[in-house]
Amino acid sequence: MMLHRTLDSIIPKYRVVFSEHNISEQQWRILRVLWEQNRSTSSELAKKTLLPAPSMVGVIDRMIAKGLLKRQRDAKDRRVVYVSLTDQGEALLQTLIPKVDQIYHQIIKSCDQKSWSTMINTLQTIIDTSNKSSDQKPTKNEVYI
Amino acid sequence: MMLHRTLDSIIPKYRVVFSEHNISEQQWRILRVLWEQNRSTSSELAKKTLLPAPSMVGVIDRMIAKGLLKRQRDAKDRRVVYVSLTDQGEALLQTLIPKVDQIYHQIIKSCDQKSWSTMINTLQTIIDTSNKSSDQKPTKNEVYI
DNA sequence: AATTAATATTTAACATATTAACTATTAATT
DNA sequence: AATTAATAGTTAATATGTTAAATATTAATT
Repeated sequence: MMLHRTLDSIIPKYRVVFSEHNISEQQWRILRVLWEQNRSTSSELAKKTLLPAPSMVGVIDRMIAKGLLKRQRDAKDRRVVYVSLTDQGEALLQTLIPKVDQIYHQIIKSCDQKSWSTMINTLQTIIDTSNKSSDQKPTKNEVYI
Repeated sequence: MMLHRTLDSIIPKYRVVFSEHNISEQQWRILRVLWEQNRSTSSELAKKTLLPAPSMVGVIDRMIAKGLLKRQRDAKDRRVVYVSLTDQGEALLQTLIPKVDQIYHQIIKSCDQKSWSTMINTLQTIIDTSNKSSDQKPTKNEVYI
């Protein structure tokens, strides 16, 4: 519950920025992944953003409708659909990055460095332990808000 | 994102227990609050569970339909509606408490005590700092999963 | 007393989460 | 080659989240 409470206290900070640009937290996470790799697939985005694959469909649909993303089916393996940024999506991303970064640093500086890194390590320990004990969980990758 | 990842790794453990008894995480949080105070109002439950008040309506509706809760309008202030456990809800709660407790202790013991308490303190610092800087946030109370 | 403001809850509209099932395509088996 | 299994993506049904607005009731003002 502490984790929920912490998210509950910091997410609104981000949401202010997002809502100024009419996107959701989920949409931001997709932009964030596409910042680092130019294109991705639906299932990979689901893993890296921690969002469920079925939700991915609608979220991407709405981002395409807004002109932020585009879909392209792979020529070789016709099951695969690539998702990538449009110019407009790229522009929005570049606008958002410094604002999001600023909030992140604002949060970091409220704690001392040693406590912060201890917290990160402990969280990682919990993640590793949990994902080890119950095998059915896919190893989902890291992405920051 | 670390917070999301941590929740993503531990919540499934709880969800297994909840789904065995056909309730959701949200429904558990309401049971948990009513363990300690016998009755509550919709808005108080929203605060203590960190769930949005509009969601409360549907969640409570479904729990009433399952016979876990009951609603009673206050005689003096007819705007207020009290929510409390039925006998069946009380029985379910008592069944769940030890199981949930066990998962909690299982997580705790994966970390050493000092790291754990540092983490809790750091999270609390972030919460306090965030809620101080932006005044429009209601002070939501604590409840564990 | 009538009007306005505040409070507690609910409704509405849309976005997302959860779980299961389905389609299309490709890989593996027999 | 035909069948089966696996993979990628999507659809469907229901539950919940988010935001704004509506309703009912009570408190405060004029």
